[in-house]
Amino acid sequence: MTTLYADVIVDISREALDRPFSYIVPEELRERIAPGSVVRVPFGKGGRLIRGFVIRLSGNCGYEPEKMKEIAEAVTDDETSEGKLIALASWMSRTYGGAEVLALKTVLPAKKKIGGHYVRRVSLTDTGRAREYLRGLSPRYTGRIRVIEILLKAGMLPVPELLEKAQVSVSVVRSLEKDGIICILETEEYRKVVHEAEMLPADQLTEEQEKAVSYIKAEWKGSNRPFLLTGVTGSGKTLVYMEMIAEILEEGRQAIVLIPEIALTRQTVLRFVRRFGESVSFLNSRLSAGEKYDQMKAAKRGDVSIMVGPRSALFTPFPKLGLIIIDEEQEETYHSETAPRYHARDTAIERAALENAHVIMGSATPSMRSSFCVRNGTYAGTFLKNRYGNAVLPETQIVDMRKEMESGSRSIFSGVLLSEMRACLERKEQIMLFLNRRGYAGYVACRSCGFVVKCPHCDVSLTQHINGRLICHYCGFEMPELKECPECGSKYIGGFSVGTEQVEESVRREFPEARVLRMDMDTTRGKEGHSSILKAFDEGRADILVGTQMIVKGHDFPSVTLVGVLMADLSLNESDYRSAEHTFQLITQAVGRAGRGKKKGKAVIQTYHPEHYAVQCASAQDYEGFYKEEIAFRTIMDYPPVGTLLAVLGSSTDERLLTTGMMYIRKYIDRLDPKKTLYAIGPAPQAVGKIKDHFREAIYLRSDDPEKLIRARKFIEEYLKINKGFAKINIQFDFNV
DNA sequence: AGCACGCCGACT
DNA sequence: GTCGGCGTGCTC
Repeated sequence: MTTLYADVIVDISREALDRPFSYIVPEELRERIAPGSVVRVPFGKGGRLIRGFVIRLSGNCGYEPEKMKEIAEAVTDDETSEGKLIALASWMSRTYGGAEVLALKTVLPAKKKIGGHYVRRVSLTDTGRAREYLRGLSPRYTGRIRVIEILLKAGMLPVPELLEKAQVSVSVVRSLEKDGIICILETEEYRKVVHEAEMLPADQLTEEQEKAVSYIKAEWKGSNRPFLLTGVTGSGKTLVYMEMIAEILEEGRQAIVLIPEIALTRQTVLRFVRRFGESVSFLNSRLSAGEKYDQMKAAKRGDVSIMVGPRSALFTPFPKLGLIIIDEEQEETYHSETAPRYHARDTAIERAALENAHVIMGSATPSMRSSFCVRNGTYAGTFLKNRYGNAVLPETQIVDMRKEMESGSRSIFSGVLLSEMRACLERKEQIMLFLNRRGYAGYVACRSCGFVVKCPHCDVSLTQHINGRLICHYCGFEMPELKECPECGSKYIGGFSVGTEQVEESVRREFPEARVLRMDMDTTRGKEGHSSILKAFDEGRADILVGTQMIVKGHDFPSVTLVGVLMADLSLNESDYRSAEHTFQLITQAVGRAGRGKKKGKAVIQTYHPEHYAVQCASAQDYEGFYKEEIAFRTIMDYPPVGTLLAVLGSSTDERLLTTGMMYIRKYIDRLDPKKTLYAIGPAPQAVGKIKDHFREAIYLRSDDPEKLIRARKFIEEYLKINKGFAKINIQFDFNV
């Protein structure tokens, strides 16, 4: 029998040890060791036994065999929360590609680099004994003397600070610890991120919510498929989530609640804290590494049982995970833009399967993928069709902007919207104006020759700001206003299209007495800018809020009764097969912002494509209708979720190298797949062909069999490894998005 | 993290 | 010369 080897990550939090070590798997342990197993291995001189995690098994070793040690034992106690996460990491790298170590770092984030942030403090065990020890100490122990003297004066000090002050290395501290003179305390008081809030009794469920709850419970008794809860905006999905969480907590298990980062506000977390008290914790990008680590550690020790957070909260090491909730499951932030390019939805489903936990996804506008899975029986699902309380869905009106143009109006507001705004202001109610743009301002073009001013480093047009300066929103490049066209010399060069700044300007012109707030990248740059604007609007310190996507996601403003959607169809122009899906979702969400309180709301949708099904269905809040139209299109084109898609994304600062490299990959694919079953397209420039001087190209592969694409990706990865020419090109894979 | 090796100052 | 603290480097 051939020898079996295992790559093991050792459980010591040190940057230098953050890599796999190879061990021999002894004959008698073969049955019990697999990727994800927790083992004990001899490590270092003296072969002291430490904990480790098996990340991979293989038949041949990449290390001198004579230096290799054997795994001592397999651990089968209950401390396997990491073990399961390692297994998850291995699934991620198999499914999404990329280095295994990267997947591991994503899954076990807290282990690394913490040394610096994590505070360990030193103090004297007993000052009297220390003085005595000091007196009896030979004066040659210079380091020890300095340390004790400093500690006598200061009392307690963090280790790094002490080392700095006493000018000694750790070995001095260690020998003093061995002699029992000092002790090192790992400060276990967590930096609490959730402070006490008044706990409130659970809200009464409506009949409809009650039905959803019993439907989910029934599903859990049987096959335990992932569950999709489709509920119109304001139908109270969160209440259903909380009911299911309570159920899980009762069983002594824990729950993770994933929320898009943008919706992760104080109010969201507070809702959970009010119901579940101090067992709730949360993560967000503003927490320091140390704070994040503390939250993870608290979860591991069972001090909290609910973790609310963005994508990364999925990897909370709960001892007995029972439920993962994914709110607004269609959000693109659940898809990681860096390797490993995992999707939190599918990864959550995999983690739940590994840990025997449940998954509930919720959305007002589910992704095509999830709806598709409900229809083919992979997921279970149900609907919430009514708004919570007495709120009714807003009345909507579609305005054809082409007709406005024909009637000679040049305003960015239609006549209908203007009169609605006027009426709303008179009633002293609030208005939201949603501009369907990713960018934030207009581009600048020459009206004579059509020349468009572009960023010299990125393949995007520059946007003009109120002060006239032209700015690139990808890299921050800036240049002064142009007085004439650099191509043809014409003086007729200027800003086209509309940005939030221009909308704000127009509002001020039309309604000088109204108080306007604008929310975009420029006004929210400060740390708290985002939430302070929302807070001001919520407290009624403004009448009108102008903004892009960020104002329609997850914020509840009860006194908004009018929503204006400007350029509703702009996202239809995205060069992406999902443009209709995105447009439908954005308009639906925007419309849903109106009339969340006691008063009825109204939404005005301004568009150049009033007949498009995305606009029509969003206006009617008709998800079913949209799904039918869209799935027909996907089926004809064999796009996801019907077919499977693999994107090979290349980027490099050297354009020619990139082009030839991508051509070689394409040729290799054609050799792999002579019968052309993969429908390769490209290479072609990506939607944004250049960012920060990195050129970007893509090849797309389509197939009805996902396994085929995973195999193809493996072959391409091998090909890239063997050929040195690809060293200067960065290649990443994107699966099914 | 913790063990061993080797440098260099201090003391016999 | 020798002893031993203390810094450094390595761990499959």
